[in-house]
Amino acid sequence: MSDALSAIERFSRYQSDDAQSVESVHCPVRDVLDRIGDKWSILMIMTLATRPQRFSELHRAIRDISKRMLTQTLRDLERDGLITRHVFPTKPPSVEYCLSPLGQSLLDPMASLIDWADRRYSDIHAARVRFDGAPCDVPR
Amino acid sequence: MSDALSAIERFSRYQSDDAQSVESVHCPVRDVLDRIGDKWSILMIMTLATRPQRFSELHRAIRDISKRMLTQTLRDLERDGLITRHVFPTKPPSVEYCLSPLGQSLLDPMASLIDWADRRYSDIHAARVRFDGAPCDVPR
DNA sequence: CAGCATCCAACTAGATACTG
DNA sequence: CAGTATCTAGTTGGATGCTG
Repeated sequence: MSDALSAIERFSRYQSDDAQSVESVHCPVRDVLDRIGDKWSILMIMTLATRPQRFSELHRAIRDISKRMLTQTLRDLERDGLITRHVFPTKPPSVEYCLSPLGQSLLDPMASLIDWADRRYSDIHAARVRFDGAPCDVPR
Repeated sequence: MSDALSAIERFSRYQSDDAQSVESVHCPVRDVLDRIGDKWSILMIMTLATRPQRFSELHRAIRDISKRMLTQTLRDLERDGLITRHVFPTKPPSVEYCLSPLGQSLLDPMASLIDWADRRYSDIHAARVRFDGAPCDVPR
């Protein structure tokens, strides 16, 4: 893995040039964040990381997702090549979703983020309490 | 850094138990994603990673953010302890924003994600073209 | 079983105007 | 300079009902 600063520079490239009017020049990072930043994608990838699963298995695993969002999230992830969809021509139909190699390659970077979240959450929570408790030490 | 699978297990914990009605039990990962998944936070952190900067410097660096969102993003990041805010009592006022140690500790995990995005973007783009081009090879 | 279609409430964020 | 306030368009996602 390359270091943080060079990654920052690559990220900043897409912001520094005049990509204001040209919407076609799209920042990859923005793109990835839009995908994994939504409500269910990461949880879906994480759930599929353990093993391939069928539609209703996923629905049981992520109990508070609606069928609408389950379908849509799966479709978006499939479109981006992160998961594959295989239909078994049984009756009633059965569809299995599976993490693709591309999707698996996302597991490591995501794990490092999850790891950070887990370890630093108490710090964040403490900061919030501090901030909410003393909102006006310095005039704003 | 711990491996991906154990991170997945920790993440899944928060989903598997009956946290449906109890909204107070909050998943740290969800929390972090809500912060860095929004439109400007990562870009803000990345911009501040190079050096501390003032309000209008940030506005110039991120040219297509509105003042409203600039203020709000900075406030949210400050609340979570990721950045610090220092007011210089000059006239007119001058305010400097700076990445905190906690915020700096986020740079590495974020860099690994950015790195992934940068390297795999061509794969994702190709997958999209394939998906959009051949939407109905298999009946859906 | 594995979806799709429709409607709608809530939230996000841009535009604009004003302030100490 | 560094914000705040208000209004509004656009987006997200939940609820519900229907289908091969």
